[in-house]
Amino acid sequence: MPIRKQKEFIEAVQEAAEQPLKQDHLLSLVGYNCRRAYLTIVPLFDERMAQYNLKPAEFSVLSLLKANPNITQKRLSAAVNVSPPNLAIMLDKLEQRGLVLRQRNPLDKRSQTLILTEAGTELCMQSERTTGELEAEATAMLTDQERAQLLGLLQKIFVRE
Amino acid sequence: MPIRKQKEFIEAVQEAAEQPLKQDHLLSLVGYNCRRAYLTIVPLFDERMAQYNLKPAEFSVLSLLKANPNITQKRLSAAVNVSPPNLAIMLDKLEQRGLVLRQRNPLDKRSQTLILTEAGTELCMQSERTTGELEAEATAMLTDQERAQLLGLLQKIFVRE
DNA sequence: TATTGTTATACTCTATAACTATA
DNA sequence: TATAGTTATAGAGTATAACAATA
Repeated sequence: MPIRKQKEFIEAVQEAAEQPLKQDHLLSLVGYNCRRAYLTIVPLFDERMAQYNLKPAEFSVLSLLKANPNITQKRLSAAVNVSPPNLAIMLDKLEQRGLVLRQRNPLDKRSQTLILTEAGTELCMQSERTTGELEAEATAMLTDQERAQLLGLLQKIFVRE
Repeated sequence: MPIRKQKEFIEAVQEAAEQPLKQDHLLSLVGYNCRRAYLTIVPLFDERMAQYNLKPAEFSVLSLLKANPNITQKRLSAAVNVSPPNLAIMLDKLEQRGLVLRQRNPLDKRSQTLILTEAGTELCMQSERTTGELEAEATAMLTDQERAQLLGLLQKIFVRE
């Protein structure tokens, strides 16, 4: 590299090191911002939910089954965005842990209906309490009104009519 | 199963099949809503950005390098939430494609500074235009004011002071 | 001794194809 | 023939440990 270019390069590197990070375009994208916000909440989720040995997707399944007893795996699969093969494996584990019960659907023996066991219901109630608390902490910088507004705006994006 | 229980079960399954899905608790969680909104935008991103052969993380890197020429891998790694080992591999690919240039930092030869090549800059400009368009479509149900509000609320969650 | 970046590797998550049993 | 669920497997994404070069 010629000396003149070299000098310019050093100055540019120095300049770059001193500048705060610019990310105007990325910060204008809803998708990027959703991901960033999600990624700040997840570690707290993992930390607080470790006591129940529940991952985010597993918690979603339990919460959905508590609110919708006897739904089929098909509907559950669509609701939690977990493909049937992966859901089957997750349900195997939850069933082995005695949290979930699979029953043949008497109205259509191809499908299976799902309910929480008593232990599953209890664990779900505890973990819903914990998620409520952890969420409140993770979004403590928002007023109740802002938080409600945020939920409403996000749901406009993904709730189907 | 006794006949009486069996009859109750069939009724419960029928009832469940007719009910709309209840997901009150999940919909009250910011983290869950962020993820759901993100997951509705990503497929459109993948579809529109396939022409550039850019994944979300790769696009973030290009956009950040365009706005912050000559920053180090260390800072970039922190900014895009990609661990140094994984960033190294991603940069190998981007460098092989002639989009990015790595240079030893003359001020500290442990680190490397990064800039976009001319081709990288051009691809970044095109893809930023595309992301802008795709985002507008994915969030077309929001008014401009709502969209700005949403970005502001999300950033309150993850922007560090 | 600490830091930047790399290599190798493993683990989790997600996606796909082929199979079964029912309809 | 089509559908619900399963099995097996592969791929993408992410995380960790150990190393080389430099400070």
